[in-house]
Amino acid sequence: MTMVEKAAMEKGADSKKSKLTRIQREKREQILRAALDVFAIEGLRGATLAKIADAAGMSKPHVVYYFGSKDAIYTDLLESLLETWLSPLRELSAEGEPLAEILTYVRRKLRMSQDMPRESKLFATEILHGAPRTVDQLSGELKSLVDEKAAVIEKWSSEGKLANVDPHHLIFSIWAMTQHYADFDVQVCAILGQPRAEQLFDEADAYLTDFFVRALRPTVE
Amino acid sequence: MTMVEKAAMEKGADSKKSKLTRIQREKREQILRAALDVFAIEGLRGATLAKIADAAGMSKPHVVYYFGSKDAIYTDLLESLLETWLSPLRELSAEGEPLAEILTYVRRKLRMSQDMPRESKLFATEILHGAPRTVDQLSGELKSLVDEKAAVIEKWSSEGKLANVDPHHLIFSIWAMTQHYADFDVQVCAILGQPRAEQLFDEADAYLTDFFVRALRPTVE
DNA sequence: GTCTATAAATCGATAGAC
DNA sequence: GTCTATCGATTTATAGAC
Repeated sequence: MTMVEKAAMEKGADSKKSKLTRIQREKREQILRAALDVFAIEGLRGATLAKIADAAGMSKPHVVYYFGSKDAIYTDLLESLLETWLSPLRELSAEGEPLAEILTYVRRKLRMSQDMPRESKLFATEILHGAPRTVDQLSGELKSLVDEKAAVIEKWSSEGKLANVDPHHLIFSIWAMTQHYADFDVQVCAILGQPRAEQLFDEADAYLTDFFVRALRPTVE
Repeated sequence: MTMVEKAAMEKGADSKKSKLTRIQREKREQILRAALDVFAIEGLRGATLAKIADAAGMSKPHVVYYFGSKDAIYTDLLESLLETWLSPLRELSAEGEPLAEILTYVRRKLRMSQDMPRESKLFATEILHGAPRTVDQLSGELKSLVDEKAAVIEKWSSEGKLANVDPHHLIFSIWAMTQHYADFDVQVCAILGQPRAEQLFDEADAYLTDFFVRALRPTVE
C-alpha cells in the first residue's frame, strides 16, 4: 500500500483529506476532473484506466497510485458530488412564499442540469443500474431530506397556498423534467434540431416556469 | 460466416427475418429475451456473453452463432423495440378531444414504464451514453413523429382547446415524468419506502392525471 | 446445430527501475 | 513520485470435434 492510500484510509471523512498535502490534493482533483469526463460518457464499465489516465495527462500506474483502483475513483466522485447535488433542495425554505419557493427550486435544478451535465449523467447511470454504491444514501440521507421538504409542501397545500398535489411525486416531477435536459440532451437536441445549448435552457426555463405555475397555483374556491 | 448470419445479412429489413426458419426465429427471440434482462441491469459493457448465454440456457458459442457478436444482439434489441416504444405517441389522434388525448397518451406511456421497465432502461442508457447506434433514428424517424404530433398540439393550443404550452417541451415533460418511474425505480422506491410496484404506479397515474389536467386545461378568458 | 477447448485481445493492477 | 514493462484475470470470438 502506498503512502497516499494509507493517508486516505485514515478513519473519518474529515481527516481523510486533511492528511493529504496540497500537491496530493491537487493530483487527486486533477484525476477526478478527468474521470468525470470519462465516466459520464462511457459509464463505469466502459471507462478504462487508460482513458482516465490519458485525460488526466498521467500514466496509468500513476492514477492507481493515487486512488488504488478504478472503482475507488468512481465512488469518490459520487460521494464528493452528492452534497452539491442535493443543495438546491436543501435551500427550499418553509419561510418563503410557496409558489415562488418551488419555482426557485425548479430553476436551481435546471441551472444545475445546464452547468453540470456530466454530474447529472453520472448519477443517472448509477441509479439506472441499481445504485449498488448509493442505495444506502438514497434511503437514508436523501429520503430524510425529501421527507422533510415534502412535509413543507404538504403544509402549504393544506393551507390553500398551493394546489393539492402529492408532494413526493411533485419532487419526482421536478427531478425528472429538469434532469431530462442534461441526461438525454442528445435526444432533445436531435428532436429540436440542435439549438444552441444556452438557447435550449432558456426555452426550458420559460416552459417549466409557466408549466409549474399553472399546475401549482391554488384553485380559487 | 454461419448460415444464420448469411440469412440475416440479406439486404432489406423485411427479408431479414423472413429468410429465417421458425426454429431460427425462436432461438433468436429466446436470446433477445435473455439479453434484455442482462443489458437492462448491467448495460452494454457490463453485460457479458457468458451471462447472456446463461440466462438463455445456451452455451456461449451458440449465442454467437445466432447473432455474430454481442454488439449485434444489443443493436437488434434496440431496433426491434423502437416501434413498440413509439406506438403510444403514434396513437395520439388529432381527431379526439385534446385534453383527453393527451391524458390517454400520458397513461399509455406510464403503463409502458410499468410493463416494460427493462426496455425503458435500455433506451435510457443508450441515449445517456450518446446514442451512437440510435442518433440517426432520433433525428430522423423520431423527430418526424414528434414534429407531426407537436403540430397537432400546437393547433389545439391556438384554437383555445388547450393551454398555451410549447408542444415539444410538453412531450419531453411527458417522457421525463413517466419514464422516471421505470428508469429510476430504485431511487423512487428508496424514498417512498419500498411500496408495492402496483400501488406505486396507481399513485403515479392519479398524480400525473391531476397534474396535467391542471397544467393543460385552457385558461378561461 | 451444438458443444469443448482455446486463441486473441483488453484491461486492471503490480513489480521494480530510476 | 513517476515511469516502463508485464502479470493475471476476464472476455470476445473462433476452431474444430461430434
